Amino acid sequence: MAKTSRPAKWQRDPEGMRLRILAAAKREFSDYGLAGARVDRIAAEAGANKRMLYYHVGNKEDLYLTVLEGAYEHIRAEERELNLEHLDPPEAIEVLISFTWNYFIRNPEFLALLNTENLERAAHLKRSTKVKSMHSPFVEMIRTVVDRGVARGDFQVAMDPVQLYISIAALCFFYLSNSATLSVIFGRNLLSTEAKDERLAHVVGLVLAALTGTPAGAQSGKKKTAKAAKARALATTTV
Amino acid sequence: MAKTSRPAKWQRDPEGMRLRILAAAKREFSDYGLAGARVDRIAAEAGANKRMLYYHVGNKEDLYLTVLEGAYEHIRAEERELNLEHLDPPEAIEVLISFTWNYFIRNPEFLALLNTENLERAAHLKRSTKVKSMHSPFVEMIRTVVDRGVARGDFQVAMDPVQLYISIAALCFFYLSNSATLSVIFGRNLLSTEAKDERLAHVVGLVLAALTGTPAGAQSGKKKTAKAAKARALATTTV
DNA sequence: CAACAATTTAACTCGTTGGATAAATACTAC
DNA sequence: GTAGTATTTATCCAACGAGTTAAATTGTTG
Repeated sequence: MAKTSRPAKWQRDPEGMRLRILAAAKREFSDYGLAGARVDRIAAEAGANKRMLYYHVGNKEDLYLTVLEGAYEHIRAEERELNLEHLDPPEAIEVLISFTWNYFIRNPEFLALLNTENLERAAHLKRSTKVKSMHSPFVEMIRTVVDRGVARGDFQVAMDPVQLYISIAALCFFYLSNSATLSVIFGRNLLSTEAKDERLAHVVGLVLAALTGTPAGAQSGKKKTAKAAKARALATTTV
Repeated sequence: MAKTSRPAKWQRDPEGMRLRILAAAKREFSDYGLAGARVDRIAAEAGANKRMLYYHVGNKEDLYLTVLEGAYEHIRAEERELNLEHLDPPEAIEVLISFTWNYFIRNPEFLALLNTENLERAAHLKRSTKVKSMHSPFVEMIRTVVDRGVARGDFQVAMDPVQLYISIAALCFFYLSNSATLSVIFGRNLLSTEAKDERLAHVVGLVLAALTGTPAGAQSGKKKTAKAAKARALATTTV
């Protein structure tokens, strides 16, 4: 992508090739899992000879770990750009939820990769020095937001930031990651625009209710804040 | 298991064989996913000749679907035994959450199977007439519990039962299903007894807070109800 | 342009894997 | 017992799939 605009006389493009391979691998691994992924298919989709995978990245497992690390890097980078500090605590939580929700919608491969890695009992992640040093900045960010909310009287309880983070991720992740089976079970399309909007509103209501003590749904009528609207717009335009 | 006590002269045991095959297949599919599962390994672990799989169940996909259907049947059967109607609404919700949580802990293969089937975009589930007719009794149960809670003044809002059901499942499922990667990311063991207890308390607090308008955590100090204690006991003894 | 290094291709290896064939064995009914 | 059926075993195989070998091509450097 980046190097496509090089002088035409270049017949070779190592970096571009590598990127194409990784992009194809990401699709393949998220579509079929680690065991189901086919090296030949990755090569074909990258428009590369199979030997190139081994030359530029390594074997199948190296390929997989590189993709996984890239996926974590990507979400962490976006997380870092969220500045929740200067927002009202309830608004910060709403922005955080909207971001998480929309990130998962924009990056469905991320969900699949995480599931695959958990099937592997995080064996590869454990070996990755790169990922282990990438602590989520969210936890400390959330802690300060919660503390500030409690100090200001917005929130009634100083919820454990890790639990809160996991809960927010859970409420978004599970719905999207399991939408296929859930849609069959409930006999309705959970991925329609209306269903997704409804879900986001539900999640925001649920979490804010627990924090503020205001019953869930009381927030849903409130008009959208500027920040939340921005996050929503980002989500739809970037797809 | 059931037929082991047959007369020793029996050299054959079709039903027992079939059950052993399905049990082995369940382990295999939940450990390795559909693509990663090995038919030979299933046969070996079932103590069966490979040909028996095809004779008694069918090919790999048939095997997988049968296991998946069995898993759904199993949870639905346990769900049906929960009678939440005669409990106080808040207590009913707590029992429901405890059951869900403990079921997932007792049946980790179920989580893996669901993830695998979602990677497959529910392709097999869609073709299963059996599963599609097995609606979770929870949705209607939750609806009546919520309505009763609202009528009695326990709950502040009439939350959509499907959203509530998905949220409860999500808060339990995600934590357990992704505990491997989350443990690496957060650098702590999320499956220790203390961590699990803490998580369950958090989930109960979160959901009840949203329903009642009482801030999360207010319930956590309350002594355990008899029903909830029973559900908890069931969970630990059955493991 | 010659020597050298980086990159890419084609063809091949070889263990694995889902599934099939056919024969043997165990049980049932008569 | 014997004929017939259900269950089980032993063996095979063609396709596949990850990874390798070796040669070719393209670029760089002096």
